[in-house]
Order: sequence, then C-alpha cells, then structure tokens
Amino acid sequence: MLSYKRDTYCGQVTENLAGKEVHLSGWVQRARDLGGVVFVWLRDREGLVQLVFDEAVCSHEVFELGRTLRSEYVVTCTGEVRMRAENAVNPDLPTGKVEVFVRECELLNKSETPPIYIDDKAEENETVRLKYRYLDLRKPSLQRNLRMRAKIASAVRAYMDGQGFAEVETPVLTKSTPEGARDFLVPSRLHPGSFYALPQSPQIYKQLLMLAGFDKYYQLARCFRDEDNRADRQPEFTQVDVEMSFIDEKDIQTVIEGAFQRVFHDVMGLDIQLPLERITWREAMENYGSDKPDRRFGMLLKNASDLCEGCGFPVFEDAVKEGKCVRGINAEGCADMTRKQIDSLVEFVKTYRAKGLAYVTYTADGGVKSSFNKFLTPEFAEKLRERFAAKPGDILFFVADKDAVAFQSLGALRIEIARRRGLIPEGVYDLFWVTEFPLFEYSEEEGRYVAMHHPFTSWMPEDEPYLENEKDRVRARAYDLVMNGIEMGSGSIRIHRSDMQAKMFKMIGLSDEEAQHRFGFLTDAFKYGTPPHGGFAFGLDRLSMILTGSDSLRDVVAFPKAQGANCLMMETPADVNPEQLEALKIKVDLGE
RNA sequence: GGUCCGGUAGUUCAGUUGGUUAGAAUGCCAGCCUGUCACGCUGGAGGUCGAGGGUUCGAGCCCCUUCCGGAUCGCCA
Repeated sequence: MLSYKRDTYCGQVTENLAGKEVHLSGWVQRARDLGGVVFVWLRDREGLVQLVFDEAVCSHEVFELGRTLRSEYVVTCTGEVRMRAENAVNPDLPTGKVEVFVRECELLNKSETPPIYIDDKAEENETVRLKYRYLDLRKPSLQRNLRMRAKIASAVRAYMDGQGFAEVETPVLTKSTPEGARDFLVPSRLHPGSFYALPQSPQIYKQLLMLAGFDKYYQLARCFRDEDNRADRQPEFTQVDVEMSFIDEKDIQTVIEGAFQRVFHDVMGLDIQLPLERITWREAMENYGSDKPDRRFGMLLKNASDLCEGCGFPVFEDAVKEGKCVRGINAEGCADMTRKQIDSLVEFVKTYRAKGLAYVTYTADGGVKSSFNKFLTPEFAEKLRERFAAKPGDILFFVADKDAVAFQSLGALRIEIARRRGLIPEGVYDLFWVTEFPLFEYSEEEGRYVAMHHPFTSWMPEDEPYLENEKDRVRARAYDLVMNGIEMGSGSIRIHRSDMQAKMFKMIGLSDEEAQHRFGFLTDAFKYGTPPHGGFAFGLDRLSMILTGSDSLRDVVAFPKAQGANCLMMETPADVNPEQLEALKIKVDLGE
C-alpha cells in the first residue's frame, strides 16, 4: 500500500527536482496510451505534470494499471523526475521540461465519465456548470479566483487589525426593515406567526456598536437581498463592513483607501497612489451620466440645451421649452457606423426610457449628415461641432429628455459604444470617490421622497435650510467608492442624535408610530449618549470580480445561485415536509 | 413584472422551403500502436430534438401553452 500523502504538488515539479524521487497525488487530466508506453497528465491545485508509465522503469502490474487510467481518476504515485529530451519539451506546460517516470502507482478512486471537461478552454452551458459545480471548481481559473479571493480577505483583515479595528460578528437572524431591498424571511417556531429577517447589511448593529463604545469595528459580513439577480448581483454576498466613531468623512475614507491600497499591494503587486481622487455626484452625472462612472475612456456627456432654442429642430426646441434637456456625446472616429449599427443603438437607449436618439455625423470630406437633416441648419451644426469639439469622422449622439433619462441613457450608451469599439483598456484600475450624493430621491412609484442611501444618513449642515421645501437640493454626507464603472461600496456619516433621526423619519413619510415600531429600539438607544460616527461597506465579491478579471460574480463565489436565486446543484429552494410546516404553523396556499 | 437570446447525442453545435433511417466534432467503449502532449489509426455504442397541446398526409422546423438557463429594464435604502 502506498501512502496517499504527497510530498510535492504536480504543478511544482520543475527542473530543480530532476533526478529526485517525488510522491504525487491528484486527478487524471488525460491519459494517452501509445501501446508500449503510457503518458498521463496528473492534476492537482497547482497544475499539471506528465507521468510516464514505462515497463523499463515500473513493474508489469503498475504498467497495466497505467493503461486503465481515465479522466478524473484519483491516483497517488511515486516516481523519478527526469528532464525531457530537448525535442520532447512541452512549452505550453509550466512543468513541460520534465516528466515523472512512475515506479509505484495506486488507484485511490475511479470516476464516472465527467459531464464537463476540466479545462478553462471548455465552454459548457451555465446549466451544466452550475449543476456540477464541484467539477467546475476543479478548473484552474476557478481555483485561482477563489484563492485570490481568500488572499484579498486576508489582506483586508490584516490591514484592519493593524489599524486597531476589532472584528465583531452580528446576528444573521434579525429584524425586517422597511425601506430598501426585500428581506428574506425566516419563520419562528417559538413565536408562531412572527418572522426573523436575514440582514441586508449589519447597518443598525454597527451603529449600536458605536454607541456601545467599540469605536473601530469591522466585519466580513454575509448579507442577503431578495431581489432579482444580475451578473454582478447575488442574493447572498459578503461585505467588508466598517464603522468608526469621532470621525468625519475624510477619516473613514482614509481607512478604506488604505485597505484598498493594501489589497492591491498584497494581491496584485500594484502600488496605488493616495489620496484617491474625489468627484462630486453632480460632476459624475453631468460628465458620465452615472453615479458610478467608468472613466477608463472618454466620450464625456455635454449639455447642449443652451444651443437649442430656435435651433430649427422641433424635438430639441420643444424639449428645452418643456424644461427638459438636450445632452449628447461625441463618439470620436465612429462616423463609419452603419445604419444598422446606429439603429441598434437607438433600440439600446430605448430600453433606458429614452424616446429616441438623434445623431450628427461630421464626414471626412467636411460635410455633415444627421438623423434630422431637413431641420439641421449650418449654424446649428457649427455650434454643435464647437461644443463637442467634433472632428471629421466623429459622430454625435443626442438624447432630449428629462435629466434623469438623458443621464441614464447616454451614460449607458457611452459604455455600450466603448464596448463595441473595444475602447476599454485592460489592466487599468480606476479607483476614486464620488461624494455629495443627494439625501433624497423621489420615488414615482410611492409618490414620496425616499432616502437615497439609507435613512440613517446625515445631511450636509449648509443644506439644512432646504430640508422642508427643496428636498432635491439637500446633499447627504454620503460617498461611494467606484472602480472601473462598478460601485465598490458606499458609506456615510450617520445621524447620531435622536431628534435628527426623528426628523429624518418624518421627512421620508414614516409616521411616529411606524418609526417607533420599526426603529424604536434605535431611537431609544440614541438617547443614551451616541457618539458622532460613520462608516462604509464594500463588496468583497465585486472587488474579487474586478481583480480576477471576471465578468460575473459566479466566477468568484464557490457555490453561486442561478439567476432565479436557486441552486442548480442542491436544487434549493426546496419544499419541506408537512411536519416542519406544522411546527411553524405555516400553511402554504399557492392559489392556482 | 417586462424585453431579448438560447434549450437537438455525455459535451459543444449544425440541421435548407415542413418530406427517406436527425448529422458533425469531441467525449465514451473495444482493438492496434514505445515519445505522445487536443497522440494517431480501425471499428462500435450513444437521441423523450426541454415538456404538453395544436395545424398537417407528414413537425426538430409552423402555431399556442408551459418549464429551464443566460443577458437586460424595472427593482436592488
């Protein structure tokens, strides 16, 4: 019997081990039986190495065993590392200069023929990959991603610990909160008819920890939101949650920046310069049409509203008359777009509620073409050319609508064009702050103002006079950290006085009774000497996604959910037996 | 809740205007092969065309319903 305890990883068998005996354990990647000699790629977490079964070196029994090996069989073996002949080197394999001549070998386990091939080049359907996630995870890219994620978490912890923060765990069984995302509910057996909620974030707990005097708190917290998923949204995810007392925006931002700097250094070997750049929310919207701008390429938005009065094009004139805006971007050098390509961009902006997309092309021969040719006067064309610094070969795109629609549709359009034209550089990490977010946001659906961040966010003192009657003007002491067009996290200076908190609840239309019912414990707690405090939270998953170069959270989460928030491997969610429901006093009525 | 794309062999896909026994590659199985590395050669097995219904002499293909996966809008304080 051979021990299965390895002394070397397959991926680490290199020239300097030549002549040495190694003991390897792993999975068969592929076997090639040439008759008199058998080659087997053996794989473990570090990579592949080629085994050679040759009767000149091993016994007949071991050779015959070698011939029976199939993909994903689990094998342990000992053998001698030998340099390959010069013409037998495999340059595609990191261990390609050597191979291991097997002396002893033991089959530890067989495998069914796997439904997916363990290779990053394989492109199976997402369904198969998620169903056999444990096999998918054997792929080198996922092995690398998850280990990189672990390294990121480790760097964050090392940094936060070093800064005097204490990691404190907060409950997962907590209370449903109105406002914000839909909660996952957990029924209570001991209190039938009552429910816990899984936390959307440890927000209230961390504020209570400040009140309790912990001063510097952090946690790698699992959070849950029962909303529709996206490539960058999973129903459960991990946040690095941070809170501090007796600090202002600058203090908390400095800590968070430091954590990112540490992560980039430890994980990527990159040094990022601090302090990070700060732009205001207003600037972000005006220039990029987004509160999480992707600044890795240009094509900035510009306002053309002031040029449109009497310009001759009714759509633009009317928009400005109605108090809307006309904004546009200059897609430099994109005048070669076909009619079909432009039409697809028109359809694209319509998904963002824009009613249309006008364009003006400045052709190489100095001419001008546009979607509203018969209304386009030479004067207006010239004004636009100036405003957008258009050169021959450029094409301008315009949306005439309410600010919100123009921002959103053009913001998405510039990213779409950049993607199609390959304008987004690889390997660039553009990390910066967006500050001075609005405190309120009008919800058409609910017909009232809601807190844009959350109702525990304080406002900028100089905007206090607008609280009652000009809510749109009130800026919050809130800030987001953005990287490459993705929101990494957000934070704020919190309200720490119960009278201010009560005012906030009132502003968003929460009645005293409801506020008392939902947050009574918090307003009560605030009466006992709450220090000024603030914090931040950033997504560990999203950070891992960017640093591993992945385009989906599924590539940095070990066991992700599918788009329907279900797990294809375990088949969750699942029904439960009637006894369980009875114990909870729950009756299920699916209607029809 | 809406829109779009997809579902055919273990896997990745093709399948023309509705027309014979649904194909290819790869994987799998067997045999041969001593330097392969996506080994090669020969042979073989492998299909509820997601499911249900309809139109038709005839449906993988057309229509309806439905399930599943993905992208996305809404939503995500």
